[in-house]
Amino acid sequence: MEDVDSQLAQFRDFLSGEGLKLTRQRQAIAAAFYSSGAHLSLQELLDLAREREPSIGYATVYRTMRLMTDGGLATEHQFADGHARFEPAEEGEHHDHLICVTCGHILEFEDDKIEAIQDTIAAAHGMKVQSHRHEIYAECLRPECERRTAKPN
Amino acid sequence: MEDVDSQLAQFRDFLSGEGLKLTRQRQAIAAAFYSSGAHLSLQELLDLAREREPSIGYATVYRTMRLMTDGGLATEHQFADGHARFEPAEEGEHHDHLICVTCGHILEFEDDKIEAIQDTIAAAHGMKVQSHRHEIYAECLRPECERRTAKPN
DNA sequence: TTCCTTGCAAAGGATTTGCACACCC
DNA sequence: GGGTGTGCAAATCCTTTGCAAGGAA
Repeated sequence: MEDVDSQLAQFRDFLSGEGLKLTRQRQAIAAAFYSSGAHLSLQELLDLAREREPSIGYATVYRTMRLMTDGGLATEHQFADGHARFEPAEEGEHHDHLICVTCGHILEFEDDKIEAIQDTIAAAHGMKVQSHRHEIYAECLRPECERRTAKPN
Repeated sequence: MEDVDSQLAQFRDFLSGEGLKLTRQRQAIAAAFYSSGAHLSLQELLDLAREREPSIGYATVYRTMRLMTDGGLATEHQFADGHARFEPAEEGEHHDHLICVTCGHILEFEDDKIEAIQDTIAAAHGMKVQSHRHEIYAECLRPECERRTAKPN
């Protein structure tokens, strides 16, 4: 886990390495993306980025996140809520997600045994694992969770 | 695994039990659904159903599959291709999916060890598993697969 | 006859893209 | 200055719904 500043520096290096420009919009979006530890949707990123650059449009967030995803700086996930969510990609790191069905909070987990079993299952069918998606939807039993339940809708 | 006729009979029983009508359209859709062993999308179900009842509309397939899903006769999945796919639901049965990235063919798998580990992971976070989604995307190494690759697009 | 069903077409909701203008480098 | 980047609006893509006409029971 790196600090936000070095992540932003990485983003700038990525842009200049690709001959792309560092605009106010891209800075605002990247700052929002790296500052929040959460798995944000495009709309949430837009809302956060607008706190710094009010005129930013949805399409710019969309294109910036695509840029980062293609460039390997971000990873995109489609959870059960049906829209894309992004998280910073970390070199050589892999994890899956544990999602609270009550408050929507997303935790990460990693389990070597599961990974190994997946390889075995695929091999049994003459296949080689390329990627996978594994999400556990669970109910949080702790009281803190219930409090977070208070949603607008 | 039951034969198609008894599955269709189950569907008819379900309809009459709910006070719903058995229309030509519903018969055609259910027949298409149960006859194909695959995980079909709404469009694919529509195409198949139209072979029997050419005038069927997309909305009817949508509503029929919703009916079956709500009634517990079908299960809906959202795989990486982004649209809903359906499979017959079997009593008390659970499985996950192994998907070939080359031809898109979907196999089913089930692993008690993985299920158990999931419970452990959730418990470690004070959570109780409610459901999960686990898809393995793999490359088929057998030549038969490549042949199936010849897609229209 | 009664109400459930259907097909069409339009509404949603999220994601993508075209285009003229704005702005980094 | 030149070519990239942006914002808006419109186009997609799939899903969902409203409504008048059709059809099972």
